[in-house]
Amino acid sequence: MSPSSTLPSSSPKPAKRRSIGARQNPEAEAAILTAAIAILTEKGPKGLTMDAVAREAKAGKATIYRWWPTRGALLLAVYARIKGDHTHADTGTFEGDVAAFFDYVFAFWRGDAGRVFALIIAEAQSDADVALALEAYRLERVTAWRAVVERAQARGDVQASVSPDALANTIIAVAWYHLVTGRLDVAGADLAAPIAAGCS
Amino acid sequence: MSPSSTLPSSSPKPAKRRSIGARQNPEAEAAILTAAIAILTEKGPKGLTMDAVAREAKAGKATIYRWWPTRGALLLAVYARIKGDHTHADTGTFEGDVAAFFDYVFAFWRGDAGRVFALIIAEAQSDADVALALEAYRLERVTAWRAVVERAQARGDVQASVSPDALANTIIAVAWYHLVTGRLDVAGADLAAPIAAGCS
Amino acid sequence: MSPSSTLPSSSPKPAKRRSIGARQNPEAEAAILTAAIAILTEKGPKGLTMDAVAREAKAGKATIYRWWPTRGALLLAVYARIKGDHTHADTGTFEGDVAAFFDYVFAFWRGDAGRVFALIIAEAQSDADVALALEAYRLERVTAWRAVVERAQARGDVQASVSPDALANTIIAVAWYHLVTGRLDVAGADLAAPIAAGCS
Amino acid sequence: MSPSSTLPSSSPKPAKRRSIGARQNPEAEAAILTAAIAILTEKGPKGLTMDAVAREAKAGKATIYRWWPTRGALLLAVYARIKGDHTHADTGTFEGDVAAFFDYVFAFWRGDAGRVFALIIAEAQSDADVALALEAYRLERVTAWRAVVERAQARGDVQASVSPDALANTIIAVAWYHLVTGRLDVAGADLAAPIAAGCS
DNA sequence: GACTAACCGAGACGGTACGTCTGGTCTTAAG
DNA sequence: CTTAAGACCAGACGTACCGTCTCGGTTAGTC
Repeated sequence: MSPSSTLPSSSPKPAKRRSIGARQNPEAEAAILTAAIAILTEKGPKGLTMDAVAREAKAGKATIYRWWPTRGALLLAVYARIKGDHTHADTGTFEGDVAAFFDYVFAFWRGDAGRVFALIIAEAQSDADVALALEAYRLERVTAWRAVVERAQARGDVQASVSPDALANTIIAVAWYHLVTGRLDVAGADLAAPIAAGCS
Repeated sequence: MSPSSTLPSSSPKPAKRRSIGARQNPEAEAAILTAAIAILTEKGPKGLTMDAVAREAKAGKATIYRWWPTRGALLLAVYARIKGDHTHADTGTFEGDVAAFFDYVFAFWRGDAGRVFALIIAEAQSDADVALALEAYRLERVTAWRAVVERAQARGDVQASVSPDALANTIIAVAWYHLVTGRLDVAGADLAAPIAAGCS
Repeated sequence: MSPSSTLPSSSPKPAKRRSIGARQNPEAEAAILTAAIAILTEKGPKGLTMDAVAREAKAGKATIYRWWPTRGALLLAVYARIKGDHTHADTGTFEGDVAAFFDYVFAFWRGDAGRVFALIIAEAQSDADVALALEAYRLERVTAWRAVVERAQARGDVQASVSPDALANTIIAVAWYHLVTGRLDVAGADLAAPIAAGCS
Repeated sequence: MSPSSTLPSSSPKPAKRRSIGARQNPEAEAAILTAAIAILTEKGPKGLTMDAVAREAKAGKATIYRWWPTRGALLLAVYARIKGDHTHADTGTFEGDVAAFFDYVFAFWRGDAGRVFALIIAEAQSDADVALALEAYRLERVTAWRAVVERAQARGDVQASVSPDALANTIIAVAWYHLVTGRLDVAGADLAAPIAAGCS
């Protein structure tokens, strides 16, 4: 998935959307998630209310609450929809891998995705369910990075004494930090250098 | 200020608090900030509403809005009240300094302060004013850390090629990351090691 | 039909009720009307919603709407089910006939039937269809009473100058009035006296 | 108060209505009651929702619920506002008094007042508070009629053996009956005749 | 000493989002 | 064609919070 792509663009037919029987209507789900992104882009985080999403999506509020009982759950669904499956590229050097990651993820976050993910982090501070989901996602990313670190250690690029988990967390920490402080226009190489520098 | 201290304990006299003339009543300010912390502790972030603070503090809502026009401003005031002036200790080694910092700040954050600061970060994602204040605070912390890094570089503890700013930001990033993911029960030494390891 | 009987008691078999082909399933109708009465008894008028009836009767909402398109229609069906065919007894005197009627109808209404009929009157104030049905029922009752009045006039029990319709309506009015004001524990004789007193 | 008058007509200035301090704003009350009548006239009973009243009155829903916690309470307030203080005229004969009453009350009810009072009776069937208020109002009317009956008995117009209360209730019953069945275009004399006929 | 100005607690105001419930319509899968 | 099931849109429900406002009262500083 390209980092720049976010929305598959809304469907051009405003034909009334009805139930399709006693099961979830995928069109309704799509309309709701699409509406959530659209509102986030146009009105900002404060405008992203359940009422506004229902209005924009021409959906009943009950339909939203049926599938995503909280604002946090909706945010998670939106992020799951727009995020792609990132596989860490192998640039040959650990520093290169880290730099490439920062470049990729910052480019991705510069679109709607960053606003969504930042809101998820924010929501996690007051919603235990979102915190749980965020923690699961974080562990998944740590695991992915651990593999990269171990590959670099096997290659001799990173000292064996360094804890792969700690290093992975440091990288993710720097990425999140730039997201929540709104500084995504940084060159990945500049951030990768101090992290990788002494590990060699 | 000790990291563990958070509340000056609520005053035992519910005696009616009136105006003291055409200037701010310090008692009112104290009551409001104290009430905000109390609510945060008892009801959590979701319960921290302006109405609740006014009720708890026995203050008029207008009084709150007069001095802190937004929820974010109130949070910032609360944090300013409970945070102490931390000066980075000189442990002799850079890694030691970093470890000591993590231990200090995590201990501090384990009380109410961590909840407050995490909420400030969260609020900054949707409130530009809070984002601005947070950015100012961040730059202040970066400046403080830059001095420590440069001291370490002068001492030969950190390679001269490393950007002091980048290293300072990395340290802060790791601290915030542990705050927002609710993992403040980590030994500072474990986090300091991979950061400082290769910088030497 | 005995005035005291109201519910045929709910069926003891929760065995799944399915379609019986291309025609109305009488079991479904019975289950729905029975459920409506049960809800009315347990939850009161406010709890008598189409959703609740469907749940209680284990019926699809569409099934209810197919046969009774409005809440009023359902109420009318329920009342039609529980009301018996009352024939005005001939006690020998007009006053006796009126007293017997009050005693009978108040006893009948003291069960669920009264609540149902009172709700029909209430619903008629905002539902034209129910108002129409109620008017038809009222005219039927007036007709029945007119015969009694004329019988009394023939007998010389009631003066010929009295309008049979007006007198019939007065009797019905008093009955409804006691129903909607929740005063069904009155002796019919006490009400009959002033009505019949001067008509002789 | 003339039977035909219902609304003092809405004020011509749509100037924003604000709080007037920590006490009820009479303008807000007036706007809400006026709006309720307007909606009842235009949209009918089904359209009379709390949301619609708030919209029409440009009032917050909380303001409505603060003073009238239920739909029934609002209806009672509306009726209290439009009903006048009727004093039973002394026409010289009891039958004349009764006929005059019917003519007066039916004329009064032919406006908005009838719809409101019919709704109050309807609401009383499912709202105990309204039922209580209606009962209090009914007793007040019975008391007023009792005086008229006793006056007629003193005059020899009505037999002393007739229970004043029972007779009063009969008259009120006939009035309510015509209201809830939508038959207010009847000559009072026609109704008064059979009631008064035999009492003499 | 009178007057102004700004403060204080209190709480009503218009507005709006919350999460739930109900009303009616529709489709499915089974019979 | 009917049935149970239940998703769908729409929107009312009653509650809570927002930020503004007015009130009646207090006190400090100015005239």
